[in-house]
Amino acid sequence: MKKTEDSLSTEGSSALMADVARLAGVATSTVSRALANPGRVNEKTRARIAAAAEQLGYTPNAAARSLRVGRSNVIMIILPGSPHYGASQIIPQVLEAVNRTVIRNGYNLMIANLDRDESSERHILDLAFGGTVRGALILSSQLPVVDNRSLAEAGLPIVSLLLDVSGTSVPSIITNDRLAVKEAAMELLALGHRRFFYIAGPTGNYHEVERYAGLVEALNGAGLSADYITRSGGNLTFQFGFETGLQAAEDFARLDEKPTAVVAASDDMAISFMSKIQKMGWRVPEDLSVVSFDGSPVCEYCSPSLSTIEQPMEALGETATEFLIARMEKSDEKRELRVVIPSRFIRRDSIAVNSKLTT
Amino acid sequence: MKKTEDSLSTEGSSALMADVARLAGVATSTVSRALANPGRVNEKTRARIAAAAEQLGYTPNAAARSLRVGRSNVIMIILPGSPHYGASQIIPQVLEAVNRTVIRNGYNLMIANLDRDESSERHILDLAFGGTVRGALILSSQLPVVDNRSLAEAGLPIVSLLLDVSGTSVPSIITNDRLAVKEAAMELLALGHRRFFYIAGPTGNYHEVERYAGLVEALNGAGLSADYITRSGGNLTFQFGFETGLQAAEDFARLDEKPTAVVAASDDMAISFMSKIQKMGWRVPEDLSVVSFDGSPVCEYCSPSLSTIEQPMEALGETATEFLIARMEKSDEKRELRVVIPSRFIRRDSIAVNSKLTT
DNA sequence: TTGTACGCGTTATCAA
DNA sequence: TTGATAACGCGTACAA
Repeated sequence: MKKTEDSLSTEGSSALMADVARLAGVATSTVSRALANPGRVNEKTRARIAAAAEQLGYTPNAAARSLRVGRSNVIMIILPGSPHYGASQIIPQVLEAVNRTVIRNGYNLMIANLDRDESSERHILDLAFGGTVRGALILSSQLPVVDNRSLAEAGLPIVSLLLDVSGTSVPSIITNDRLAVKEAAMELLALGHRRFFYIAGPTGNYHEVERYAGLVEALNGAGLSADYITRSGGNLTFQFGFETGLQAAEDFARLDEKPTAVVAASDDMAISFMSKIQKMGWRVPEDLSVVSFDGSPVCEYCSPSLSTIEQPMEALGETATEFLIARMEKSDEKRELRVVIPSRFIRRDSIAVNSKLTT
Repeated sequence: MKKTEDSLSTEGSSALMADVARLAGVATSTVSRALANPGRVNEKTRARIAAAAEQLGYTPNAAARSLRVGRSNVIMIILPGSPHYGASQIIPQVLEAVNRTVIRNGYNLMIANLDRDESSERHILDLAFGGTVRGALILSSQLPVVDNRSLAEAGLPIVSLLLDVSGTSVPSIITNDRLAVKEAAMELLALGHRRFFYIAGPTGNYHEVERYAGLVEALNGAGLSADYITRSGGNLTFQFGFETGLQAAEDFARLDEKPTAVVAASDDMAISFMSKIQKMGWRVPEDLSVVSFDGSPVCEYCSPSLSTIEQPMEALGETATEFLIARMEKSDEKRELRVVIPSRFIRRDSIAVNSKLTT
């Protein structure tokens, strides 16, 4: 068998299915079949076609295929406005897990950013209604709506992460912020702490509300009212956790009656708070126990090592993606609308018994 | 003007250009023109078409457009195998800047992961040769090659970030790891330090090699040979920076002659090293000055605050993306093949004069 | 300024 | 098992 001299093996972006068909001496429809349903074609022909495709470095044109079959193989992940780059790497961790799962299932991942402006919402809706994407994951945000288009009505499967919107029939994969904080606070209560200092995330934020509620529930469970909690922060987004922590330290220093336990809504806040409060002369955990939220790896290497609530971001991303793909592929799939993946409290050196217990 | 009762305003994914044309009473080609070149159509017609499109919630089908015009509007970013989630958030920061710039220019961003296995390389090549993407950014990695296909020959513009491959005609947007470390080391030398302890990244890694070279250059400049450097680490990837730092602390403790200055190839290493070495009884910076690389925000809140070299990730991502888009849109654009964006040394409390100077 | 007609590359239907 | 053919939705010559 002679090889044609004009081998296109390393040519730019050409090599169409027609080229493969010609080289293999078959019709394009046969090539298409050989590549998609290898079983429904004569083995010998299949091999010849495969060889031809290989030789030409043939790669199917994705746009043509999408147009023909009426759906893309792209999944979109909608990320909240300002990802924050403190110690807590929620977004990158989720993204990594999502991407891995998406690829493993033969899809591609596209990123969309949901800022608060209309143009970004419009962009997301274009992606959905224009058929660019076949499914969407949305992280800790409400579904965008602009003009007379709403993502919910785009006719594609959607799965929410971290934010519970199962009430609007959108499957939600979430963690139990509230319960996790409650359990951590109960440990502090068991260590004899009564007065708490709470460093808040942005007021009204879903996670902020839940975490604070967990603290209140724990106190209530111990017969204490929310009056035992002194709040700080709340005026800055999670993005500025470090700043919030610094301000909180100053707030703390001004208090007449000092709490003995601190619960922070994010690791960033706790890290900068702890750093500053120690410079101001307080000792952790002797004077003050500190607990925070996120489970950043760096917490283990703080001084003292910081107790935190680890969020199962990998499991969350993977579960949500598999959930979405299941919905995309068999929409009749009956699956629950709400999956809770538990967070885990990691106890480290930043907490100890309340030394002022007898005061 | 009457509205048709059968308004499709909130229908799933339908609403074709033909629908808009019908509603506006024009041909599809006119609709196409009105949407793309609003100038080349009668204003009155344009308004009627716009209204019709609005009413129907029309969104152009991306696959059809891509197929027709022969190119997509998707840019791919190829990320290195195992992103590491320590304190140094190189990848998410670059990603954020890239995504912002991509969207601002009317493109979409797709994520590709370059693990070391063949399947992920094949996947990337499919994206390129299948016309799914129109340009590629590649982060700190070599261009993938599988079978008789190479990304370099896919016929699409490519820009490399962090890794200098300008030698193979791929435009590279990089930082000056070597110079930055050299300058930091020169500060340490000026403070009287002579013996250095270097905590290495993965042996052979581009950044590792460059950073170490910077240290050596600084010493040479001061008339000292590399013998003044004791190396540790090198056996783990950057991903395991925290572990590397812990091991380094143990290595340090075993040394007969203690260096007075530590240079770490990443913040993670320095953070865990500093944490451990202090627990072992050494004081920073009184006994030991520490400097590291990456510029993680958390460094400011370490005890003591950690001197580090801040990498201009936002500028890097933005520059690279703009560079790529310029190449995509006007391939004749003459631009340099190599852009260096300087890193910045941030001096904090972790360094001080060498107290053993007279020893 | 607007309409007609064709083709982008693939897959699916149908007939051979 | 294979081949001819149509169609996916859009953009763009070209003609009107």
